[in-house]
Amino acid sequence: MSMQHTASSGVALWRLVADGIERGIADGRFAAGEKLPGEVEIAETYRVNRHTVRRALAALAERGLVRAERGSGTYVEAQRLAYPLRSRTRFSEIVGAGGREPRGQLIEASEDVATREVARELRLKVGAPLVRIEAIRLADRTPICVSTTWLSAELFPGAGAVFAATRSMTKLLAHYGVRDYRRGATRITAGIVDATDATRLDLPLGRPILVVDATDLDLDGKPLVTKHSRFAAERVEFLVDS
Amino acid sequence: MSMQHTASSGVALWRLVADGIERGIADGRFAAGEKLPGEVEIAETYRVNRHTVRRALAALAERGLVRAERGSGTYVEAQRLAYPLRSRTRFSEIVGAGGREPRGQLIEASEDVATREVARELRLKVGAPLVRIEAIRLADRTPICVSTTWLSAELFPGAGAVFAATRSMTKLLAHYGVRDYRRGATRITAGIVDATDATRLDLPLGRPILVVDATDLDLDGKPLVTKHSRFAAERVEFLVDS
DNA sequence: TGAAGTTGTCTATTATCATAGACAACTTCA
DNA sequence: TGAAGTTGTCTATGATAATAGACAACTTCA
Repeated sequence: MSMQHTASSGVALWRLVADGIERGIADGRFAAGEKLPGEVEIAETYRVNRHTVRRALAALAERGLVRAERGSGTYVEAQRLAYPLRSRTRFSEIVGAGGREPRGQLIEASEDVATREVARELRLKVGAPLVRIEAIRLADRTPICVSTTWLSAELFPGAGAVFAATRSMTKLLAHYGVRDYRRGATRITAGIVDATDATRLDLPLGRPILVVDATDLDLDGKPLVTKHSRFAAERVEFLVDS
Repeated sequence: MSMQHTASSGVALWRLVADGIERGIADGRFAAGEKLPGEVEIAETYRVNRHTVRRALAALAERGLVRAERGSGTYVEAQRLAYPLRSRTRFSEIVGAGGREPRGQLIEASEDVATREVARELRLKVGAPLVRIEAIRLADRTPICVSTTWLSAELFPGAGAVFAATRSMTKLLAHYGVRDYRRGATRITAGIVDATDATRLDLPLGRPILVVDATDLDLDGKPLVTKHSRFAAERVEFLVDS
């Protein structure tokens, strides 16, 4: 008795089960920290063998969405980092508010010159000298996003070294006398992670990312830094007040 | 030497190839009637065995999207029915313009009472008597859509029998003295075909459908009939003038 | 303590997926 | 007519996918 599955649709059964469970997590039917139904019960609801369910759960576990505890059950790990998009969002505060430990890490700091896009954002001339900082931000050792940040090399000389020491953009700006700043226009798109970012974010290839382009302004509205950030979509959710 | 494919994503390789080709047909890279690249060439572009390509093409052929001719090549069958959404669209004219033979077929006509939604559309009271007509429309024996149509039983007594005889909504209305009518507001959404519609549309389960809710008005703007239609998404494309 | 329920692991079987090579049958075109 | 290019069919092999059953290891709770 067998038959792989009814439709032979070219999509593996375990994938359908995994997608179904993930949808359940995403839409809140299974809350974070909560116990999933037992493997046998899931198998019954999907009318599928228990081993098929295990395959699905293994895929979800590998992505960090669930965690199995022998003898007890399988629990929703989810806990997407809620990331409010307001004018004064600070990464460290967001992560800290979730009871997790924020960390920044410098990948590379280098000299660069302004492209047309960056020049427009920072109100500089094309070709103006810049400091480019490639950094990664983590919550509890889980990479959340990688960012490319540009600052004017004239306004912030040696910014790369300062960031390497402070590991914080807020502290970097404070070092140059910027007391406070706010978020300017923010553009959000989505894409697929490239090989470089995949390694940095510890993501398998082909995963979706959220791409955020934003410029921070001082209180007079003068542009300070502009950023191009790539978030692991499965680890964050952006909250926009309406 | 093997390895099924790199990612083991739970999606069969032939499915990816089939989807790729279908996208090519949908976006016009492969025009209707045109010859596809040879199986060997497709296999090379997707870096896949020729047999895998054949599996993909077989799936597309079964859905009527392509047709293989031995010794010659594989040709795009596609020919989605172009369905302009204007205020005076008549199904028969649309199908006829494509050189195909329009046909309507009554599935069931019954008495019904107005739900809140239908009552609002037809400007009747909730619970008002209706005639409900379940019908299917075909082009050259290919089912295009199934529609549920509601008419006021007071304005159109015995409408079910008239539709069964004429198989045309336009002729039905003419029978009651309606010379001309036009399309009112039209709402379009998409969904997945249910079991009943799948049988009627000769579609495999899980296929996408276009769901159209529309109300036809007479020339004074008085509502005549309201329809809930489900189109086989792969067989039509709606054209909206801008 | 013990029973019930849970996840983890093992063996086994069948069907599907993907690859590989070879050749037949057919069409096109010089 | 013949060569080149195309789809169709056959055999073969190994990796996955899905099912089935059994039992171990562990947790929870009465």
